[in-house]
Amino acid sequence: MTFSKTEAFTEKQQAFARMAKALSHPARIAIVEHLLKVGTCISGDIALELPLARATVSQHLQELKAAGLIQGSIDGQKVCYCINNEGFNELLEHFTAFKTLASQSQNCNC
Amino acid sequence: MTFSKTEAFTEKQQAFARMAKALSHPARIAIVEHLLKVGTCISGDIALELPLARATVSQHLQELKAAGLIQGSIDGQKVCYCINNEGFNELLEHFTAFKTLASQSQNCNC
DNA sequence: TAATCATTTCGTATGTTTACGACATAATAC
DNA sequence: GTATTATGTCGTAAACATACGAAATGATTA
Repeated sequence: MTFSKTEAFTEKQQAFARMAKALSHPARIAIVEHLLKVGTCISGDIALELPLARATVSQHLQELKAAGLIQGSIDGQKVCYCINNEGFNELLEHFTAFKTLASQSQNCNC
Repeated sequence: MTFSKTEAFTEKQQAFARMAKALSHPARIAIVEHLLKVGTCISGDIALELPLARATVSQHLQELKAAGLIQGSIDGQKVCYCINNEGFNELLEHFTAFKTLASQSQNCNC
């Protein structure tokens, strides 16, 4: 988070920001979309889908995993990734809260 | 986006990533929440709400504005900020798309 | 006109992200 | 056992993010 005063904000705001950060790169958006579409788990085939080196894709996968959005389990010498429903739903909840606030908010009077 | 191969992804993925990036810091989440709650526009009072220097808050406001999530209009010597509905709705649409994909996706078989 | 106030921009120190090739590790295959 | 394959980790260069005080800008007030 780069020298940020994270501790000064609520735990909820921090959690939301962490998940948003995980989605702040198009490659990671692409990975999540791919996993959502394919449904069944996929390993390093993800790297073939993306115009990035394997090492870079691995890095992105670790970030998504650290944020709790995906999970990986070992299957022989391959690793099988899929959406982590718990974390993914938490993300959607943050947005639902945003949506609710938005629906209640008055119009801008600038 | 830090030396990233953004151009290799779809425009939609890039747009989503840009907005997620704008929300990737708790201070910016706090600002958006505040604007959603207060509804009526607020200027540098935002700085009073946050444990950050005015210059830093201004920086965060510029980022949210650049991402199209908020807008500011000059009111005398103050600046009145509020949610940019067009951009904000675009953000919500990205998430609705995610939600739709998630509801159609098969279970993980890892 | 000068003083004051609200806000932004500038300069900058420090830490983080992104990307890649090269190496390490661990499982299967021969 | 040795080779092959799939992933992950390490080291690192270049770019970006965060924070702040100080200076700049622009509007109101005295």
